[in-house]
Amino acid sequence: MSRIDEDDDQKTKISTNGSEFRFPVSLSGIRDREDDDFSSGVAGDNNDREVPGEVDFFSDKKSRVCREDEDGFRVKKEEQDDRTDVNTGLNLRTTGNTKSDESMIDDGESSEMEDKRAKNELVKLQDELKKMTMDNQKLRELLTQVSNSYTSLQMHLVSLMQQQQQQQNNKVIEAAEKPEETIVPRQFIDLGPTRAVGEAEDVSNSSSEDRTRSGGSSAAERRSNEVRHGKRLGREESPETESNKIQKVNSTTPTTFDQSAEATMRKARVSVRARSEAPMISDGCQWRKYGQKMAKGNPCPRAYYRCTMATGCPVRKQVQRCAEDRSILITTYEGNHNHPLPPAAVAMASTTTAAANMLLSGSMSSHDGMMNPTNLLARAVLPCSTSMATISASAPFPTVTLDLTHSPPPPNGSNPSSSAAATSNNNHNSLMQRPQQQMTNLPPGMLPHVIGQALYNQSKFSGLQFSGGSPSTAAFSQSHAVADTITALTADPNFTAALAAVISSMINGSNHHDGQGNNKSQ
DNA sequence: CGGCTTTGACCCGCGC
DNA sequence: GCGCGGGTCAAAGCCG
Repeated sequence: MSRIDEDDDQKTKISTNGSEFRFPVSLSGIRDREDDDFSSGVAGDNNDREVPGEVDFFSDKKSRVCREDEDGFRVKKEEQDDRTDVNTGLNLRTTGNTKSDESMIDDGESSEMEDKRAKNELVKLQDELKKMTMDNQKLRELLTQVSNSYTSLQMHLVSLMQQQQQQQNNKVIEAAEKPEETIVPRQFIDLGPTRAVGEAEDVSNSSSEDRTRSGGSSAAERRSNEVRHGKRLGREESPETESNKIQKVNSTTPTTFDQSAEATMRKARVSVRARSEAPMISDGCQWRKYGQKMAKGNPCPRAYYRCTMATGCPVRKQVQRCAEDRSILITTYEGNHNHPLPPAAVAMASTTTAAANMLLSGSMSSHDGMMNPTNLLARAVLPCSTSMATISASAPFPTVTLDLTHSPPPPNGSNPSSSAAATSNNNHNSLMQRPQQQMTNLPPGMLPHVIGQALYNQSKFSGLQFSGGSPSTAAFSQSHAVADTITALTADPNFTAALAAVISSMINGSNHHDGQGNNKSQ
């Protein structure tokens, strides 16, 4: 006869004749016990401990009995003085408690009876363990099925929402009829044309009308690289500036897709349009102005800022007012922060990073359109109706514009963004000089959830799709890298909150001046 | 005094 | 080759 006991350090000990040994207990305690002594029938088969000839009961008065719930997991410890096993209901009487009883029974008969009793109990316990194990497996299978069904339902929902939004967008575009809009609206999901794997490194040149450039780096980038490694080297930049990193990546043959994807990430730009009377929107970061230029076609000067929260941070931003609506502030971010961000800055940083991921993943190749994370993301964004992301994947920099200039539309209200879209395009052309696609009228309250959920779902989906595949193909590696990036983004609990915070701050509070983030610019 | 802004100059790519 | 425009630099000045 043996008795299961458990102490506080998660060791299960089986005591016989006062001696005890321990083995670790995992979460699936049933299996452990099956694998160990319970499967052997008598808890005394291990070689490293004494095998008693006679099973004796315990001398200690109190013992803790392991109890398991229906799923087979241990749920409670309890102390019992009467040594009653809660599972079997058998009394595990000990010498300490039942001396008077023992004195009435002959030692030999007592031993035989106890032996039989112990064997019976062991059989019962084994049966219960088997049942519990089977139940556990069934529950796990059920859980897997439920999870799969949930995922597929979500995917289906996203797809349906995308179809709905496509219809709405078509109506909006037709109703807008802006003659000054020379840009042909493109569906977000069309931004990621299927391309050969070898072309993927030049993701910024996905548009056929791009200007001719050498290699995978833009002209400005090449210039920047030349500047830093040539005549202007060592002036102010740290050795590991953004451009240097880019050049390092570009100078070497991109054997892995992570490298090119990372380089492209730094090339990506995220432009945020927000109504603000303040000279700069408060994004929580510290910026130092390093230049100002009069941009062509815009009477308002363009200011150049560099992130100063950490030395060598490659993030830069341009701030310019919209030429046609000077209450709109256009902030263009470039690069990723290489330092921790304060909570106030996480919102914008997460948003811009997510937008950059949207763009970059969309401009990357994929062997399957539906597998393209951007497509999925777009299918999530578009559906919800309205506004917000303008994407431009053409040269010199792929750019996503987050248009936060519109008030939250009424649930069934008219589209307030048609005029703003034209403004956006014109201004953006003056700023970026590239075509883009406008997506409008996304209810702010809906965006964080939809994007975050879609990103997360898609990243999981892509992960499942590619994680088991051969890493030798660049497409798979790329897709996996994108999925990982998006996973990292969306796994961040700040992600959805970030979008919500940005939207609310842009729409409601963009007029409050540089209160946070020590933005002293201008 | 350190950090920031201002601003003219410089560099570069691109188009003509 | 030249001019234009975008982007950056850095000296000078300002500010707390």
